[in-house]
Amino acid sequence: MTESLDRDRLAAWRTYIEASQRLFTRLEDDLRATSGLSFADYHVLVLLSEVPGQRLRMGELADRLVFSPSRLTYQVSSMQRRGLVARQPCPQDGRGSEAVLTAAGLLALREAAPHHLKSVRTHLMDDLDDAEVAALTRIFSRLGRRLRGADDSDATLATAPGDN
Amino acid sequence: MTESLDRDRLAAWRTYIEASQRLFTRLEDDLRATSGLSFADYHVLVLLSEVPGQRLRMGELADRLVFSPSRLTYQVSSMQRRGLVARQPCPQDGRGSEAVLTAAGLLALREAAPHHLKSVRTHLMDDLDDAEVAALTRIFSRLGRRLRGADDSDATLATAPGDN
DNA sequence: CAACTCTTGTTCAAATTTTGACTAAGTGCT
DNA sequence: AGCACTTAGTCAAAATTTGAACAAGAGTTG
Repeated sequence: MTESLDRDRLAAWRTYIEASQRLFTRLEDDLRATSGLSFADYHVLVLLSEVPGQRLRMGELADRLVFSPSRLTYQVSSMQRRGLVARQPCPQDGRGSEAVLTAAGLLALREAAPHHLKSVRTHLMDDLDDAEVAALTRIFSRLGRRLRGADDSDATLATAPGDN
Repeated sequence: MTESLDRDRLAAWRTYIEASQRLFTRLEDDLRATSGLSFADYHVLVLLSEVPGQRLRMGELADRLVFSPSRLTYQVSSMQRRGLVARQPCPQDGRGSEAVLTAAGLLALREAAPHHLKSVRTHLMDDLDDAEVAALTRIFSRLGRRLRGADDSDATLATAPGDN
């Protein structure tokens, strides 16, 4: 009995990962072709654009992107070279620095977004009915919550989870 | 009205991609740590293990992995160095070659699979109820079908789709 | 304050991975 | 035989990623 459940779940997993992988490469290709941005570039721009002051500490950015420090440094430096972000020393903490969205970065995002979102709709969202959208949201918001927690929890297992 | 739909769909999309990205990096880290295999390695092993003769043409493998030819060559060469696969000339077609699963490759897969699958269960599947598993399967099998089709269609738009 | 320790982010060189142009060889027509 | 297409591999260049080592500041303790 658990057997057949496992079979279904395994099949679900394979289906999900295979299609997702295909989807992501497709979307990244589209994004690169229409805007010259990588997924990571785009993601950084989105994150910065949504936050007050359009700026984030490097560490914060690294956490959200799940990037190692030096990888993040590389990513931001690359975007800085292309004028998409700037780097500023952090006022509160002399060690830190912040990545700040530039006007050019915002423009790049505004230009890229319509194409990218269209691509997302075409390849994925337009095919889903409302119930499926709801299921997707439910499944992955739970998953995201768990994984975000799990990252800290290695160091914070004691710090009572708390239900946000 | 379409507005609110779009909002939900956009949110669903962001939730999905963010959690998926986290999940994939987490699973790949687990996989690397327990077996020394990358996702791509593992995927190749799985694909080969499931096919009669445990062998696939390079092109076929490239299609399934969505890898460029030279990337696939690199991937297979690397696995060959590590003894996970062998390369054999294709009998039917003198140009081609086949990647063949070796005993060591099969062993590596058998050793890696339990850990990996456990990791998949722990991080994802155990949290889903049956309805969610069903939804996941439905959504992503449709998506996979569409994307597999779309890849060909670039070159085959004229060649009447035909319902296989 | 001085001494320590922890954090933050960068640097640098090495390793890994990916790309793309080019080639060799074979296939399948005509 | 001649020709166009396919299949993979090669090779060098570029891009990316890692990890160890480091500089500089924060924060704590006595």
